[in-house]
Amino acid sequence: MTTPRWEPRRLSAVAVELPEGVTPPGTRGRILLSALRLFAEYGFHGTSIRDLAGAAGINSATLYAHYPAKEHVLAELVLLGHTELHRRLQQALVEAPPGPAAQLAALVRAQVAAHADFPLLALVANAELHALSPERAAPALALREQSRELGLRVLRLGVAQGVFHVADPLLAATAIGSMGMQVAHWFGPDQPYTRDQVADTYAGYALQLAGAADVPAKKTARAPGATPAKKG
Amino acid sequence: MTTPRWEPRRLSAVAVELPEGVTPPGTRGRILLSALRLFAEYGFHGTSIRDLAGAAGINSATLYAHYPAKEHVLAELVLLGHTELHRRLQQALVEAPPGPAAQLAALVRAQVAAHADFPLLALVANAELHALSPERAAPALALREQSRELGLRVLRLGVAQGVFHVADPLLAATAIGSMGMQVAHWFGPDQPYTRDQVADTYAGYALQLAGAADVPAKKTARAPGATPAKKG
DNA sequence: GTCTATACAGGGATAGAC
DNA sequence: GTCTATCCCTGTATAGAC
Repeated sequence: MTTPRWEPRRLSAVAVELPEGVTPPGTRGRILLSALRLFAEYGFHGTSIRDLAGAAGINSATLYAHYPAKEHVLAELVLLGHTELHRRLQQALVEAPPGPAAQLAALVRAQVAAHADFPLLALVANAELHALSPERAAPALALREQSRELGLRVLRLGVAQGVFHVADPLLAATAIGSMGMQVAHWFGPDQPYTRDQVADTYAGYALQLAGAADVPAKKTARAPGATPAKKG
Repeated sequence: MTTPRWEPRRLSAVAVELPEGVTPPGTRGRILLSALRLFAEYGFHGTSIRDLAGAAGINSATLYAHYPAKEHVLAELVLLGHTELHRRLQQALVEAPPGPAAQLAALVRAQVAAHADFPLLALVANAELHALSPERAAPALALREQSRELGLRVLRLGVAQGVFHVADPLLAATAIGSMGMQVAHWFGPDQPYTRDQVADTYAGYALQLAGAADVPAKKTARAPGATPAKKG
C-alpha cells in the first residue's frame, strides 16, 4: 500500500496521542505517533515503511536512524499500551477504598478510562500484538498477565468474603475484562457518552455481574430481595 | 512472509472448520479453510498469496481460477461469519420462551456458542473486516447492525416491562455483546470450560448485568475438578 | 483446473553523500 | 539526522501450455 485506499473505518476520528510523558521528543516521537495512527487503522502488515515515513514527514531511510526495523516501532507501542494499562490498574487499586466491591469498581473504571483515553493505543497494543516476534511480544504478555491477575485476585477475595456471588471467578474476571477491552473499539467523539459515564456505568455492570451484595445505590441498582417486578 | 516465522500465538489449537453446509466442495473449499487458518493467525495482510496456495496444496496461480483476488477470499469468510452469527441469533429468538429475560439469555447463549464453535471464523470476521474495501465490507456491516439491534430491542423491551433495570439499554447491550465477542479470542480445547458452560454462565452474567428481576436459578459453570459441573 | 514461467509493482532495508 | 539512490526480495496477478 502506498496511499490509503479508502477512508478510515476501523476507528473514527480519535485523537492521535500517547500517555503523558512517553512520547519521545523530535522525529522519533512523530514516527511513533504516525505509527499509532496507521497501525491502528490499517494494521502493522497493512502499513508500509514508506507510508509510515510519509506520515511522519520524513524519508523512509530516515526511519532507520531511529528504529532498527519496522517491528521495533510496533514493539514500542505495544509495550507502552500494556504498561499504561497496568500502571493505571495498580494505581486504581492503591487509591481505592478498602473492600473487594470498591476495588473491583476501581479496576473497571481504570480499565475503561485507559481504553477511552487512548483507544488507538489500546487497539494497537491488543490487535497488533500478534505481529510481533515472540521475544518482542513477551514483555507485553507478561504485563497483560499481571493485569489479569489483579482483577482475578479481587474477585476471588470478594467471593471468599461473601461480597461477590459467582461460581467461577476466572470466568467472571474474563467477562468483565472483555467489556472494558472492547471500549477501545467504539469509544470516540462521535458517540454520546463521556469517558466517565462509561467508566462508572461499566463499573456498576461489573458489580451486578459479580452479584455484589452491596451494589452502591445507583440508578441501575435494584433492591436486594425485592420481589420480581414481574413479567413478560 | 514466505513461511511462518514463529508458532501460532493468536489462537491456540482450534479446529479449522466452517459451519455446516457452507464449505465449498473441492479446491475452493480447501482454499477457504486455509485462508481461515492463516488469516486468523497472521492476518490478511500478513498472509501472502503463496502462503495461502501452499497451505491449500496448490500453485499460487491456481488460486485465481477460484477467486479473482485475495480480497475476495477474505470477503467470503467475513460474510460467512456474520451470516452465521445473525442466523443463530434469529433462531435463538424464535425458539426462546417468551419474555425479555429468557430472550436475552437465549441471545447471549447463541452468541457465545457461535463464537466458541467457530472461533477462527469469528476472529477473521471481526478482526480482519477492516482490510476489506468498503463495498465488500458493507454486507457484513449490515448484518452486524441487524444483530446488534436484536439485542438492543430485547433490552429496551425488558426495561419498558420492568424486567431489566438499566439506565441505558444501549450501553448495556454494548457491554453484553462485548463479553460474548471476546470469547472467540480465548475459547479452545486448552481451557477448562465447555462451550455450554461458558454460554450458560455468560447468559447468567448478562441477566445480572441487566439487573434482571427474575434471574432464573440457572446452572453456573465450574472448573472441572472443583464441583461436579453441569451442562445444558 | 492446474501447472510453469514471468511480469512488474511494492516491500523492507542499506550505502554513502551532505 | 536526513537525504538520494538503490539493492534485492516478496507481493499480487497474468500468460499460456497441458
